[in-house]
Amino acid sequence: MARTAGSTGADTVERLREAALELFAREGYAAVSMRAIAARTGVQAGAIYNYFPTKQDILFDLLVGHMEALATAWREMERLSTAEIRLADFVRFHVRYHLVRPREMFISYMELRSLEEDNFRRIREFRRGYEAIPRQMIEQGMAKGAFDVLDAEVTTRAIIALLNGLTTWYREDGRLSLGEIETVYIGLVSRMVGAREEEGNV
Amino acid sequence: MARTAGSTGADTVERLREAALELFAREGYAAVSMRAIAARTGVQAGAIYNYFPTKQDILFDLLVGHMEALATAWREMERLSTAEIRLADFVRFHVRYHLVRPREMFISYMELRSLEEDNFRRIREFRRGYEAIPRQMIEQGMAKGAFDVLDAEVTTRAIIALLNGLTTWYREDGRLSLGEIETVYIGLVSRMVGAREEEGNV
DNA sequence: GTCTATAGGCTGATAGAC
DNA sequence: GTCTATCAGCCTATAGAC
Repeated sequence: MARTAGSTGADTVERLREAALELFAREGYAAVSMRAIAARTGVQAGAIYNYFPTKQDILFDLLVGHMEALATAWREMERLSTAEIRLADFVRFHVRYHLVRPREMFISYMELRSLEEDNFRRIREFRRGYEAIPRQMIEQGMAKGAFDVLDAEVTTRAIIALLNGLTTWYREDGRLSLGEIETVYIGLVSRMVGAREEEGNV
Repeated sequence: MARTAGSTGADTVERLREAALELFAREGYAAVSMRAIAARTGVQAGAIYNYFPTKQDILFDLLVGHMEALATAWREMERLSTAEIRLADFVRFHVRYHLVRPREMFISYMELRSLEEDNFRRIREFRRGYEAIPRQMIEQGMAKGAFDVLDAEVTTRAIIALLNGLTTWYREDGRLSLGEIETVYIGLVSRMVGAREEEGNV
């Protein structure tokens, strides 16, 4: 389903994805018409249907693509890492990965409700898998006595909300660099989990 | 503009607000039709225009109403308080106020982009005023040496994101009571600002 | 104040020429 | 693979009867 490219105009599908991503992020899925996506791509509306059977499939394709790329990047990070991977590494990874993909980040938590039931369930499973990473880190840190947390579930959700909140205010030309934002966020998360030594143990 | 009720069927406008609030929160503004709002209210679509000149005005009315009620509730809290009001009080107020109004909370941060420019600016001003409350508390806490914060702006935004994230997971029939969630959140925020004494100084 | 009816326009999706 | 043309339906908003 979707991702079935044509033969000669093979980059049209990529330009359609880019146009849809931009418009969905800016206007919201329901407010964007197939004609608008086509116009931004430089084709007629009918041409879209060579690549995507429905408008819903475009959204689903974008969200699946984002979640798969995110999971792949995390596994690659794990593979390349020599030391043990800690919560601070997850925070750094998450911030770094999403700050250069603000539109993907935005639609993948704003447009979940625009998904039809089956599609929604599949994306939700992806998300659960990803969010299990910090959750397990927190639970293991608690078990080891390295973290001091009042409620693991709420703390995990609070951290995820804090990280995702980046989308609502981050601007590329803002006061702080990506690295500075990472540092502040790692410090905040470190405190939230009550890490025994503020920098070293997270 | 809006809020101009009729004469005899005076509660129709309130039922329209309730229907629109429910539908906007569940489906998103752009995905909801005037017919759907009317059907949920038990009137015909044309009848809506006795109360709201456009669909946009319904959304704006809901958002203004929410922000005004929020500001009033905060002032009332200040008025009734005998001791000095601290950051913990803000967190408790915010959580308590919003957890019983999840739909208002949800649309007032999800549907900002559905507002036309002038309306958007007015709501944004409301929000800025409200978010200035924790921001000033943090800055004053830093100045007094009661808080230890790496970056006041980012920390403020992170706290607001964390608080607003409640909408995405809170369920009335969840594991934790409202009071327990308040306690966990106050503890988290307390740690984020590096309060000198974990409970006492926030 | 609410109804029915409708104007005028946009929607997602399809058919068939090239 | 893209186009033009079009279907059938839904949209916001308005007009006029009651």
